[in-house]
Amino acid sequence: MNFFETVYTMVSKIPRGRVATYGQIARLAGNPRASRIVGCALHTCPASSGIPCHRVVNREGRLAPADAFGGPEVQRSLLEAEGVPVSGEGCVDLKNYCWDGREHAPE
DNA sequence: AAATTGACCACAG
DNA sequence: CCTGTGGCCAATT
Repeated sequence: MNFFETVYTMVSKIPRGRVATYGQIARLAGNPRASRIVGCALHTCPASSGIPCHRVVNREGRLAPADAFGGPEVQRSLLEAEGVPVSGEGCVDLKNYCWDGREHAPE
């Protein structure tokens, strides 16, 4: 299993109405330092794989730059549609909506 | 085919 | 406390 596939699996396992950080995904994937790979994986964004990139935010709980998705507004709409309130700056309440990562119980 | 960059994070000074 | 470097894997040029 390549890191990429693991990242996709983790992101796909994020419960609805919750968000996860790159670092968290990387950590669960087995490489706490490979957070960049998570970003790279989502950048390629193989939507065909059903990857909810909008549920993945950076360490600050902030959404990706405008270069991704085609507009952070889209991401904000998706998050709000999932039940995650987003600030006007595109910030998510990580203290309340950060995915615990224990629901799928990794090894 | 090789080198550099990249939606980032964590540790050290 | 804040700044700087290291590091991971894949994609892009």
